[in-house]
Amino acid sequence: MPELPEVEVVRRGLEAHVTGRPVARVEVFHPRAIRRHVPGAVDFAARIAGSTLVAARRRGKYLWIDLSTGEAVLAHLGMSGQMLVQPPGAPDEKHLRVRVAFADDGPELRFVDQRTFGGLSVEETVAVDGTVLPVPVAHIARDPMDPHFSLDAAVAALRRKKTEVKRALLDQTVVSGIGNIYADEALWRARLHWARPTDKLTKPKAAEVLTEATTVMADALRAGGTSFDALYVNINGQSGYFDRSLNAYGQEGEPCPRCGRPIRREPFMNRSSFTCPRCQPHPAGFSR
DNA sequence: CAACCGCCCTGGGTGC
DNA sequence: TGCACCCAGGGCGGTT
Repeated sequence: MPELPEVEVVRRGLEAHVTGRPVARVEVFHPRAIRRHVPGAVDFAARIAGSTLVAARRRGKYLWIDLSTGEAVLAHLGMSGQMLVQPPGAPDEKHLRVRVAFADDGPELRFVDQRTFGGLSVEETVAVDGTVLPVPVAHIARDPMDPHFSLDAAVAALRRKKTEVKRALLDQTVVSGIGNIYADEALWRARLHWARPTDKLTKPKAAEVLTEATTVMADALRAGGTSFDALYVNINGQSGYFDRSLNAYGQEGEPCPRCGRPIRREPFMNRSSFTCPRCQPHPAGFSR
């Protein structure tokens, strides 16, 4: 389940292994993988072939590669997307969706995605607030790893919302990069229940939960950032952090690391939220 | 306009 | 053993 830290690991791998290289050929094996590229597979391939990959960039969970043409290959990994760097001739993966072969005959870039929630597209770019972004990313807020990220701006955006705090944390126009896992971890660290109304959070409390989200993602990046080698750019949906250090997410019935009460699981937007019943009590009037 | 809901998709896991 | 069902997840389009 790639969230910001996992996507950043992939970005670093792409930066190291495919930037600066001239593309010879692009093959699309599944139309759904490029469904966001409206002109279709032939156009998708033609826009990339012959160009050189210039840089690998990221905002939140979006990842893109700048092309020498001025356009960008935009990628979202969804929940099962992988970017692999494989030698030409290596057996095709079962869920191989797109292959990018290079004119230098070096390793190929492969987009592999079992569940096809992810996908690729070629996009024009636009400058927003001094940063050049693919058009579909233009409306996404800066993420906490962004050098220009403003905590004050994120606090204000969060408190402007009239909704539950977890919904706001997952809203990529408030702050980007936070998914279900890191939202639950940040809320646990800040001792906030997910249903607390954003417009009643004090500024310090809003800043605390956002700061905790930043910290937990930085910890995860440190733990996961060492897990790829030269031929395996992807993190396989897992990081060392994911296995080891979660305090709340997925820990139903396990003792809260702070107080020992069993972590509870509650339905949230057709999925789950994990909280400590003592550290993260229900807000007044909560019923569900 | 902002909030919110349902849907997209697949395979691993579970219960009968 | 096999089958039906549940569940995971982010983003987007449609509705309220």
